[in-house]
Amino acid sequence: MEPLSMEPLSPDMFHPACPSGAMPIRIGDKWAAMVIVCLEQGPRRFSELRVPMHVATPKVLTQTLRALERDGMITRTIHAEVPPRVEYELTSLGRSLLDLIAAGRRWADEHLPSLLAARNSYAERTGVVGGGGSVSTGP
Amino acid sequence: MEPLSMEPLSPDMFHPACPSGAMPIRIGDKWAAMVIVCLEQGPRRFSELRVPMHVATPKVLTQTLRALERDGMITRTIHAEVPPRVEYELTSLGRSLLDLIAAGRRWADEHLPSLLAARNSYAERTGVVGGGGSVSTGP
DNA sequence: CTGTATCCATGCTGATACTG
DNA sequence: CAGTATCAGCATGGATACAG
Repeated sequence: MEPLSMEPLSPDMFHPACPSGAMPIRIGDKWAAMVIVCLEQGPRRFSELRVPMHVATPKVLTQTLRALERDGMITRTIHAEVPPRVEYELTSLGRSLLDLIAAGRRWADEHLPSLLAARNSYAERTGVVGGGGSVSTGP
Repeated sequence: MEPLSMEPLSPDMFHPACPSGAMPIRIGDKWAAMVIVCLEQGPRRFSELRVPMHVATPKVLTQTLRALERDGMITRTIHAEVPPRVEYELTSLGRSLLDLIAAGRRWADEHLPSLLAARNSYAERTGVVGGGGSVSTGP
């Protein structure tokens, strides 16, 4: 099912402003969607995931992984070796979210500029820079 | 574009556990998706929206409406009458989220039971009832 | 009717440091 | 390598009461 060779994850796979508290669409908690996307091509190790998600601390990454595991989205496999190796992999339930994530990305590509324009316009009318409400700028 | 007559919104339009901090999919802030669904058939007044969303305080409802207005999802129209009347209506940008919301609902119908099963199984294995991670029960 | 004001509880998130 | 522990900060969300 996977490509012949699995590419390493790029450090700049995600835009620095992703997630920026911006996108009106959220899958799971703040980092869950990014993890799911990272696992799309096949199983990954903790340290592999840290590369594209270097803006998240290990604690936060662990929390995200545990929540996803608890909800049946990913599996966690410990290989009893030295050095220790742990692999995370999407379940079919986890894969079922990929379509939704793709739909969210498509919405953002198409409509996020309109949203940002509305926000700027509103800020001018009210003179307020406005905190983060429900949506904002995305990658 | 609207039906010939617009039905009043039902007080039990939403399941009491909606949103229960459960659903893995969130549109905007906690209440935004519910407001958007309420406005699907046409403009509604503040007090109309309070009926199905009686679990949210007026402050929270106002916050949600303001955020949606700021982001260009809805318009707010004040009718200078006595008694005062204010109507909220979806913009085309707001309507663009309806498809996404529908997709989220379909996902929940199809996969939420699996998620809850996984969560129960995990709770048994670990003996922990586990707080709200990223997902949970939905309407 | 349509909101505002104030105060408070919670929880997510993060920085920093340490361990099997 | 793969986490865990501890502490702290800020935003969100909510109860209650009041106002234009």
